[in-house]
Amino acid sequence: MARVDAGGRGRGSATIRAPMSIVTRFAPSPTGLLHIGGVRTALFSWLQARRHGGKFILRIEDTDRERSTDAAVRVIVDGMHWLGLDSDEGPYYQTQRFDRYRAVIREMLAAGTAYHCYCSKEELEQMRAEQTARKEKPRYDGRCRDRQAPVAGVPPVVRFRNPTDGEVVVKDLVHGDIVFRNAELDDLIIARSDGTPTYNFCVVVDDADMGITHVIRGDDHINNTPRQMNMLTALGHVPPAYAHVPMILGPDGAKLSKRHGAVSVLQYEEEGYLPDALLNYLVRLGWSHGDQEIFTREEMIALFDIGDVNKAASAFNPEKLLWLNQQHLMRARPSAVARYLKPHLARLGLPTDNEALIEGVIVAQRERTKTLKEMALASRFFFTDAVDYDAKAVAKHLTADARAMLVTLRERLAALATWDAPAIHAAIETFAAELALGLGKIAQPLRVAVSGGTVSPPIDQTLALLGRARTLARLEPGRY
RNA sequence: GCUCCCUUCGUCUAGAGGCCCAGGACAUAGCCCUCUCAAGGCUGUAACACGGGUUCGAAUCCCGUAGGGAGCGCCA
Repeated sequence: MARVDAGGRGRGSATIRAPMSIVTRFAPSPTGLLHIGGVRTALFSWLQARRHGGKFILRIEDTDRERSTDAAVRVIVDGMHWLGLDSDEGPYYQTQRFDRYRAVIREMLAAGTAYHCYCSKEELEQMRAEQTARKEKPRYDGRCRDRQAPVAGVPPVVRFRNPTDGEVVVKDLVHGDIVFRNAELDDLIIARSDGTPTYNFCVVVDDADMGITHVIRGDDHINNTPRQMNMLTALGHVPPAYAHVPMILGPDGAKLSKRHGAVSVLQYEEEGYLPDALLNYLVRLGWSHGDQEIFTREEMIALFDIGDVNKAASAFNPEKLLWLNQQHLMRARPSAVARYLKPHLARLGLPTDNEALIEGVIVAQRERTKTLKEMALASRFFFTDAVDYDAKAVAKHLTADARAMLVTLRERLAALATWDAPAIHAAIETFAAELALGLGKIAQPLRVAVSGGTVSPPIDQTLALLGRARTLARLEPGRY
């Protein structure tokens, strides 16, 4: 396991920053909706910054104007906000920095670290085809490297002049040293023939300008890293520290896709997950702290270190997420949960103004529901008198005998001196003893009459929360 | 094809040579608790990819093999 210390220092050429302080960034491209894979990368970057009192920057990499969408940008911004992954700077948009990229390209052209290439796409395609036929790695052969004169009428692309000898060592915080021979690297295009800069180049300029000290990204970028480091070096910068984190697989072990996992992160809000639970689940994918499974946000910040992240990809396990969500539901302060439950109540058309009732419901329901959506659904009868009576439950539990029994029980409840769970419990127990019935014979009919179904929190707690007036109203004969 | 990365229970992981005939968690099976559903408790099934080394001793170090993955774009 790599234990390299954070030595990278970005010497921003546009802005000057405190050299020893950590700066990380999350740089998604808005070509698809932000999903949990991206969120975990964001989380790791955010944690690394927060842990070390550094800065976290959000940067939208939208240089692919064809495929970038506003909807995707919105999901990134809204998703990060929902999750509480606040950034200290940004969001920056690469499309707003084109002038800067062009300026750097001009510098490189002048310095000779970049050059014009007039090869046509067809020509390049043919070159690659020949190389593939020879079982070689397809790569640009550098035929325009030393070209002196432009080709009339052909708008050139700009290529980076990659060193041909020696090697590049990526001191990766999670993988350890990774060595690449420069001979394996070809001259990549940094500006298209229409003048727009390409991804690998923009990243380099931005990371340098923004003073990024730790680049934390998916390990699908490992192969881009040596060239980015070469460009950074060519521009006179010291490359930052890199940490390539493994990807997240679907539950079936295959690449994350729609249907499982690769849905918008906002989908998890809709399904009733707590931000902290999702973050807790995600942080444990590739990272651990002994046997601890449950982490508060504060604990994650205090304990996380990018150097402790695993190298192997991990599969997304929805069941464990569900379990963790409930664990957080049970541990969080009810007032904190209330904030997130309200939207779900509202979606069901239920009132959200009774804070005391909402918090009571949370306490009563949290150990029997795994999501907020489920909790809201199971708690409808607390908020509305329009109770849905389950026909099967009514038929089974509200028999003639039971109905008669409830009439008497209603009187007992009406006569109670105090209306709280212990008093209600005592009354029901006494009543059951008198009738020589098991508690279940009383509780189930009562539960169906009051909630409409066979499942609810303990009956005494349920009635206490519902209140005397509503309880008695629901026990009115003919009501159910 | 070439380059690079990865490999402990079904899944997430602990494990930095003896504490490991491998621990925890989810899931799963059984039991307990019990007014429903849960939550909780206890118990069980279940893994070091394979082969060689090194060593008194290897899940841990080295070398191979196999299997997965990524990249090789005027995509990011």
